[in-house]
Amino acid sequence: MTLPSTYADRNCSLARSLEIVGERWTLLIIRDAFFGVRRFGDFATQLKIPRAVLTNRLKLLVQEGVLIRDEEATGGVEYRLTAKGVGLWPVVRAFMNWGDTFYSPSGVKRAQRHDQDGGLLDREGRCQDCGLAVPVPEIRIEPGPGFCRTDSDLDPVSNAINTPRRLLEPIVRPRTPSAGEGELSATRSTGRAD
Amino acid sequence: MTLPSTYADRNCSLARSLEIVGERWTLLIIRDAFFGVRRFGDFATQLKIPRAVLTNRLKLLVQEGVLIRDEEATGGVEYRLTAKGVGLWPVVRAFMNWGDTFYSPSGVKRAQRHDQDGGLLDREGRCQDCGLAVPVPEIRIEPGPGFCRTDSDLDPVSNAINTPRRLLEPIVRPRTPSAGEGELSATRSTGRAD
DNA sequence: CTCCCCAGTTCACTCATTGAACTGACGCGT
DNA sequence: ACGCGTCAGTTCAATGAGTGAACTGGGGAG
Repeated sequence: MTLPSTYADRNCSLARSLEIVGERWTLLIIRDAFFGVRRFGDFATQLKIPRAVLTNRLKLLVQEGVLIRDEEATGGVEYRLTAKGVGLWPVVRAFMNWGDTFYSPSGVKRAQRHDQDGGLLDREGRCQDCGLAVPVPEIRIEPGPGFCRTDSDLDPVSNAINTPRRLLEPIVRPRTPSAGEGELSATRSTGRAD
Repeated sequence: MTLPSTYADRNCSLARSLEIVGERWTLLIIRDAFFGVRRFGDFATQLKIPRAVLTNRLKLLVQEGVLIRDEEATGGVEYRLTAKGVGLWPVVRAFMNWGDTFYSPSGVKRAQRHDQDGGLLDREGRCQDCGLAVPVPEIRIEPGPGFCRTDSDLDPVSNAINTPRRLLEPIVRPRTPSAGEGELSATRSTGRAD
């Protein structure tokens, strides 16, 4: 696909990984999925990514088992991270750590907490209160000291993902305000990370 | 540059990081740098990357302070990771872990050891013998159980980086066969990772 | 002077990305 | 039934980046 086939030897798992998630936009799509974005249109508007590209990326990610595509009873389509996709959290975290360290002098842009006890997570995702390696669905993410609040954010989707929330929890869309969206899959069997 | 400018909000360090190292080839260049590749021509032949692209990537990486470009006394040019570049090791490691987990059923393609005591490193880079978080220059990398030995490897550069070696140690090039390349910069003050 | 190595450039070709408009399925209110 | 809005996904012309091969130009060695 994007990989020039000879994307380095087969003997490098880095190269292999990049073949799947190394294309432009892909990791941002996955980040959004961690933040609870699930709908085609939400990915498109939040990332401002051309819909044709989004279609391609989602197709590849589904094909590789990073996402699953769910046609809901309501007719809606949802893309959700599989266990394999959740396994990418350390990658996302490592990128965030690096960016925070070298491009965010005023502190991390997003802080991570253990939802159960409110403890801050260290760079490796361990809760500084209870000492556990926190599984992804128990991670609560919230704006950190380096976050630049643009008073009225942009679209509702961006606003939603900038609100303190647990990872993987679907964003609440202003549409269908009080429907039965309450606790659908809740803590699904999204497997454990890492 | 490659980033469509509106590469998501400024409030995401993931997006910021991807602006620097998210382009095609870039992370492979950095991986090679960790493995001791330093010369323009070596990057080009090992990665089989068009030289024009390599020029662009190196230029950006130098500009961002991920690499430094050294004109040696001998007239040679060397690209080396800065501390900021070494800080990308957790990113590289996370990608390798993921690729090993999901695309290398027979085990990791490259094993990491603590050079001082030979202990294997866990996924977070901690030595299982001494328990320390091993700084990058002390990490020894070697073919693991998932490594596919293609008997006569390809170019000498690929052969070199598939040989057990410490990270950041410059590869020995068949050129100048028995020069004083032995223990040059050794454990440089390349800072500590993470 | 000549040959070779090496970093980097040039250039024509191809292919992916872009952005905007469009399609078609579905659900809802009247 | 009808029209309307939403949503997933497609189409398409224009742009831009990646590709590969050939070329430039400087330095060292014989």
